[in-house]
Amino acid sequence: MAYTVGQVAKVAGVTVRTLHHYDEIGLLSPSGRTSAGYRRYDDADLQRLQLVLYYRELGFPLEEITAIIDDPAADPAAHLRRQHELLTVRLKRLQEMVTAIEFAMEASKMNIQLTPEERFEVFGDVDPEQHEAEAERRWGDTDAYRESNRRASRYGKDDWLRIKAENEDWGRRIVALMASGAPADSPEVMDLAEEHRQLISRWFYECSYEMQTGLADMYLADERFTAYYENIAAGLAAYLHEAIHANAISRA
Amino acid sequence: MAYTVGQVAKVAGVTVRTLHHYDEIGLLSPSGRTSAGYRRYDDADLQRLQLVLYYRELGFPLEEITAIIDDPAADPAAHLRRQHELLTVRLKRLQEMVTAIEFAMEASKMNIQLTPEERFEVFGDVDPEQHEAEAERRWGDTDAYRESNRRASRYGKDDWLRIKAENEDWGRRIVALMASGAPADSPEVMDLAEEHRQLISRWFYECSYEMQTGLADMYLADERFTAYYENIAAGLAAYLHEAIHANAISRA
DNA sequence: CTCCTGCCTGCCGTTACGTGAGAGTCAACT
DNA sequence: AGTTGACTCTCACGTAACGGCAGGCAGGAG
Repeated sequence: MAYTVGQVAKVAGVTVRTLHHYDEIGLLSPSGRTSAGYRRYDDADLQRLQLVLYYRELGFPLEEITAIIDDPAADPAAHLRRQHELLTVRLKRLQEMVTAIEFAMEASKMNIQLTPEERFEVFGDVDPEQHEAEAERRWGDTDAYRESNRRASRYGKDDWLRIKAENEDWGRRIVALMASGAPADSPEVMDLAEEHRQLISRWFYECSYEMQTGLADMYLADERFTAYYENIAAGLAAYLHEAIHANAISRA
Repeated sequence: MAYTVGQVAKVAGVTVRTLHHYDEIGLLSPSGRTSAGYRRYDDADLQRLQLVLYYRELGFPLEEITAIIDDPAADPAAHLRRQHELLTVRLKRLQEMVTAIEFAMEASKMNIQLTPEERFEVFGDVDPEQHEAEAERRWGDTDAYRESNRRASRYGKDDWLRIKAENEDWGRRIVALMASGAPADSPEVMDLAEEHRQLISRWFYECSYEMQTGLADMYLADERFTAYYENIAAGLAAYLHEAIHANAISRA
């Protein structure tokens, strides 16, 4: 069977230009042309294209793909291993960034000031030599920084009042429950943990159970977040932490 | 305080060329120049650069960063939320790819033939209309495909003999244990599960406990892998599955 | 005065294509 | 047969975010 560029493009989910490009660089030249100069692809070409797209999706540069496919002595398994490593690294990096961004969102929600160090935390590869005490102070909290942070919360006034009200209402109820001696894994407290999650989801960002337990851990691990809750009521940070975990487990 | 390009580049971990570029496109122009035309950056410039690098690391294009930073009405929280979504999507995609590549590695290790559909599995966004039954058959297993698959395992002959020997030895021992009635979570069997993991790590790819339990699940979920083990001994797939999980838990 | 290092501006190169421009081709419909 | 509309061809420049080099000043040390 023979196919035109357009047909190949459609079935493979790429553009015609992409096929032209692959022809130009010799990565995938059609096996023939019509008398009018139209490219004709056959099944073997499609096979090769499939391979090309496979490696491309895995993040190999086209030049390398050419080498991999054309060199019969090349070791595909070794490439897979290498690519696996690369992917794993990228995955880890992305995970860190997601965590960092969640941290930033939560902090801005609570109006907690991030240190410049933390704002740089998202960069995994901070050269320690470049970040000596002297250099760090340069990134300190100037007016410009504080202002940009103040802007970080930009709901309408009414929104903020509602958020505050809902939040305080929630706070009163959980403090009351804690004072009454209700265990953190009792249904009522777990309901409030669930409400905590939904409050975040509604006003700030979609918060899964996994993310919420991450936040709960952070409430204990980071003293500034601990202080925020301890300030409301002594022991609340740990209490909420336990309730969130219990709730997440029971809903799983 | 004023800094030269070189100093800024050093402390911020970027190249001088990058700063030139940011100046060119108006993303970050130094607040002044010396009489000789040298760029002079002050603390406010550094603040801005920090912000730029922050957003850059989060994957924003430079043009968008310019807009975000320069527009005082822009909502940083909204940007963070949006970026969080983007990151989450990319993360999920990467995770799928890692899984797919592990699947491919495991398959090539066992000399199991992947269907062309599975090889395309790594592409998350297959348009169903593009992949009708007719189109799918086009990607069928031709000679070229099978040959490329045969090449997928390229150890030296001696290596393969050793791998095979080790593998068969391991197989004999676990079959013997199973036949003796040893429970899958007994120490000896778990030791063999551990050996299974180290065998993979030594010959194929670094295999964590998490990955190994993933493989174990696959041994039950995918009938071709199940068949591979059931072929060795009836019940071995489930037995190994349990042993791997037990071992992973006990080592955690 | 010379040397070395740092800085300047231009400008071409890179990756994997996107996006036309201008012209020829194919199949169908009138 | 003519025309239309969809498809194809080959240039060839544009994109993002810089890398890297050339050729030429600037500034401080010896």
